Amino acid sequence: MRIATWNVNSLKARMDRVPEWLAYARPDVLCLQETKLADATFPHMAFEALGYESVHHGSGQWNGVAVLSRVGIEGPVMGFADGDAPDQDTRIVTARCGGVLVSSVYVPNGRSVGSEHYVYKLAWLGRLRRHLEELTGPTGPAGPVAVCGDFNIAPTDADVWDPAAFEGSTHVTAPERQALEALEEWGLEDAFRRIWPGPALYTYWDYRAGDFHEHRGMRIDLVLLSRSLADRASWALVDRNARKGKLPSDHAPMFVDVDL
DNA sequence: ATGGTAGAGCATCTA
Repeated sequence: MRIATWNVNSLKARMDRVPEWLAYARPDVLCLQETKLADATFPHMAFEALGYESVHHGSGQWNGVAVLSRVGIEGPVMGFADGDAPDQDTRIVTARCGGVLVSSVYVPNGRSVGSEHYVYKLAWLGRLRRHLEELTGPTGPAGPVAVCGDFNIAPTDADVWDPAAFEGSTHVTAPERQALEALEEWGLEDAFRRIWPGPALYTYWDYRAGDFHEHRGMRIDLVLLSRSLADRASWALVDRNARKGKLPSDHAPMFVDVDL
C-alpha cells in the first residue's frame, strides 16, 4: 500500500497538479491538507474519475483536509472523535482505507512561541492522541494506523536547513517536539525517517527569497505509522519534482510504501 | 533571513 500526503496550499489552485500526480505516483491513499475549500465545492467527481473515493472536511478560505483512496473509504469522521467540543478549525479527517485507519491532519502553525496560537497547537496535538485512542479502542496502536499530514513540526534539528535560523521560532521548540514524541510513545513511528535516516531531506520550502532553489527547507510533512505497518515499510520518497515548475504548492508530496 | 511570495478574497489575513 502506497500512503501519501501533500499540503496543496489551495486545492483549487492545484487542480492541474494533483490529478497529474495521482496518475504518476498512483498512491493507494493520498491525504491532502490546506484544501481551502468548503465541503460543497470539493471536487469528489474529478477524483472519482481517476478511481479515487474521497472524504473532505473543510469550511473554505483556510485549512481543510481530505483523504483520497482507491482501496475504499469506510466510517469517515470529520474532526476529533474525543468527545470534547468541536475544533475551531477543520484540520483532521479520518477514515478506514483498505483496513488501515487513516487520518489526514493539518496541525496548527502556532505562529509565534507563547502566543494563543502556539497554545492551541500544543493542545491540538494532545487532542490528536485522544482522538486516536478513542477510534482504535482497546486494540490501540496494535492495529494498522496511519496519521499523515503537515505537522508543522520539524522532528529534529536534522530536519531544518539551519537550526540557528530557527532559534526562538515555532516548529522546533521542545514542547512541540515532545508532543510529537508523545504520539510516538503511544505507538506511531516516523516512517520516512526509518527509510531515510540522513539529514536535509525536506518537504516544505517557503515561497519567498528563492528558498527552494537554495535548499532552505524543512521536513514537517510526516507519515506516522503504527508499529505493525512501520515494520513493513519498504520505500519512501519526497517528490521534489512536484515542488518545481508552474504554480507549485510550497510543500512537496511524500509517500511511504508498506508491504501488506 | 527581519524581507521576501503565494493564496484566500477585496482589506487584510495566513503561512
